[in-house]
Amino acid sequence: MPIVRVALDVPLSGLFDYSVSDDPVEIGQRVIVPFGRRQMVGVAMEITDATDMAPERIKPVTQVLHDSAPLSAQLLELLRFCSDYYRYPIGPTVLAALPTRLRSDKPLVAKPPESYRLSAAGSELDLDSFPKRKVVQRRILARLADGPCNLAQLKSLSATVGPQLKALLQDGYVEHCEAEVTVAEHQLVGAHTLTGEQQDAVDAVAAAQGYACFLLHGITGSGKTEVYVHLMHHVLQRGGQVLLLVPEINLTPQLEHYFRSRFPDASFASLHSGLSEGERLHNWQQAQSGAAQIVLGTRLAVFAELPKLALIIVDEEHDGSFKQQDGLRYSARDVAIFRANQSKVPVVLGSATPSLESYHNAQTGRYHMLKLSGRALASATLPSVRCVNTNHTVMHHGISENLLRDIEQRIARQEQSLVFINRRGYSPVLMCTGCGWLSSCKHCAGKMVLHLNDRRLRCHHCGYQIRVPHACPDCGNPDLHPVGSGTQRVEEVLQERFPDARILRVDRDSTRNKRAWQTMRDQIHANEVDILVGTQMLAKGHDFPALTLVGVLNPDGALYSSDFRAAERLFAQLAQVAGRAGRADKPGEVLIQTEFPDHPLYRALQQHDFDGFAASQLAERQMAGFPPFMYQAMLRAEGRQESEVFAFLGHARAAAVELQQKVEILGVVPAALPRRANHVRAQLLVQADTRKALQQFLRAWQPSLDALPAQKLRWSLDVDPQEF
DNA sequence: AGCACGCCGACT
DNA sequence: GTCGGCGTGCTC
Repeated sequence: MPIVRVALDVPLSGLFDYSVSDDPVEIGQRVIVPFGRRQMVGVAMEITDATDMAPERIKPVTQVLHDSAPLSAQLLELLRFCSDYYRYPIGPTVLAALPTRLRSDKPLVAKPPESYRLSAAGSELDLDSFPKRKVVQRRILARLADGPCNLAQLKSLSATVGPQLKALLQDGYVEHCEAEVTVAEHQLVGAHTLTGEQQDAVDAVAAAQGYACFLLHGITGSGKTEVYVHLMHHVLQRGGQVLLLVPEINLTPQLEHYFRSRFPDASFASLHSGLSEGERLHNWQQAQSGAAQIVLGTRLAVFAELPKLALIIVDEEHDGSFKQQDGLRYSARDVAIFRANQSKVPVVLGSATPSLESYHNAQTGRYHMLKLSGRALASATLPSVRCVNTNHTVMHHGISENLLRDIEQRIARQEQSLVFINRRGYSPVLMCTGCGWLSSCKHCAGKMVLHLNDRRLRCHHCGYQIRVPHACPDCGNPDLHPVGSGTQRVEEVLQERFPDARILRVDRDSTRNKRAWQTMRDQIHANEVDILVGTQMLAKGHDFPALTLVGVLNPDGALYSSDFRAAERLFAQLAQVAGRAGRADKPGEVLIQTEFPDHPLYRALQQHDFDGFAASQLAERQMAGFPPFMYQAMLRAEGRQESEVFAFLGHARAAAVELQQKVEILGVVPAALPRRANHVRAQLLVQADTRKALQQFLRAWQPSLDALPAQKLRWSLDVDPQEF
């Protein structure tokens, strides 16, 4: 009797064995099986005739589902790899990769036909004799007279196209037809001559035989997108599919629109969290059938089925949103690279400020470095970056007089200014106002973080702690201050100073509904705004032609953050906001308010010298033993009782030490946010100098972790963590 | 995760 | 006397 091993969405490791009766099961098919007292949907992962289970405990499969094509063996292998690498149970891993509709046991509603065409009656119909008042129906008929269309194309004719189409179907003028998978010639619209560097990049990727990883390092305005477009064109001409991954920014529809305009004949499928369940399923199936030639999506799209995959592009590869922060804690960028390798296709990582991991890999030859150092538009110039020393200038509630004067100038010239607030919550580090002493940890490269509740300084990296000193240990000055706190009231201060200026605040709250953000963008483009005040989200995405000044308020906190990646992120972020300023005819200016204008990070930024910055950061990382020279895994725990959380991590640590493997164990230490919503959080870091050593250790460690008593607390293992 | 069983407190 | 609290244990 054959046994099918099924992945189920339960937080238990391993697969579950069921017997199959007369209905044959194929690997990758969805099945309904009894589990405990309920029926669940699972995915058939293996078919064997051996089982470790007592035969009387094995129940039969209730039903094999045939309403969607099975998952390919290749995708299942990818999911298996992720489950193993990220130490997350296989069942939830597999089920999470499916659109929600495929996770429920309800039969799929018959999906709407792909395309519509005129019926015989419709073709013979004389439009002049058709009722004039049925405007939308007339438009549909006119459109279909030129050839078959899918629903998405028809929807552009009118918002009420749905019911009108239904009426035409009922009257027999229109009928369904199979979607045409056109692999015919593809038109690339608006292609202009590439620069030498762009052409070299396109040629290098196009020439790749099988797997190769390319880092496309191009400054803002160097034309990375044009390289993508040409590569996509190359793939489409050969009938392949392209997977384009983008960070989770509310930009996805705009990007899709842009690429659609460049490839009007190609079929697209987008996959991101903004889709309805129906759309999600439809687009997923379009990718699975190979009908979608370009699949554009956020990190979850890395698990889309792509039978004709020929190229993967990861845009803004340094962006933190490629890393999932719960459940299967995967990095979509890293999974994309594994997948490219598995599928034997090239992968392109694009960024103006690459992650140091990717940059290092490109320098050591694991990846191929492709540089775009010139601006594609000859007339465009890089913005000039200046620093204002906040200790040597008059400050008005966090805004320097220099910045206010510059804003005043822009208002007079009817240009726009952006005041950028770095609101990210960095943990406060203690600093001496006299000599600049910082609360560094004497055992490692990190800075010790101020804990006000028990007046102690703690290193979040190794756990070393001391009482808060009453005076500076270096110079004796008693005036010690925390650095890195946020700035409020910016909008009010600006309004007081410029009562007639039109100020717009753009942040998570003010753009909660998506219409609001669109309205704001329209206002900005119509030059109905003088000063923009905003956070992170303004750094990304759109160009504002009238914007010529960017003021950065309080970036210093990141320099002395306890997170060793903070400087890397700050550089990327500031380079990105700087890119918002200035256009061809109006050069942009960036003013950074800082206490440390001579800091190498700001120096590098002023000189637009990413390579220099990266070199110094990498040297520091190597000295301190941080990634990319080390591979890390973080065990986090959270619970009501502090003692329980620390006891759990203490036991986990003891179990780790007992394994006697080639890993370093750091902590137990409080998390960056030591308490949240009445829960205490702490963590334990493990690092090894090879990926393999870390993986080997984790595989041995996991069973001890699962066996530890962990009532009333939640814990998770994060492989290659991004945040501390 | 669900969903059972199971053993102790406050209510019709 | 029951209803229901959530601790413990199991699911192929």
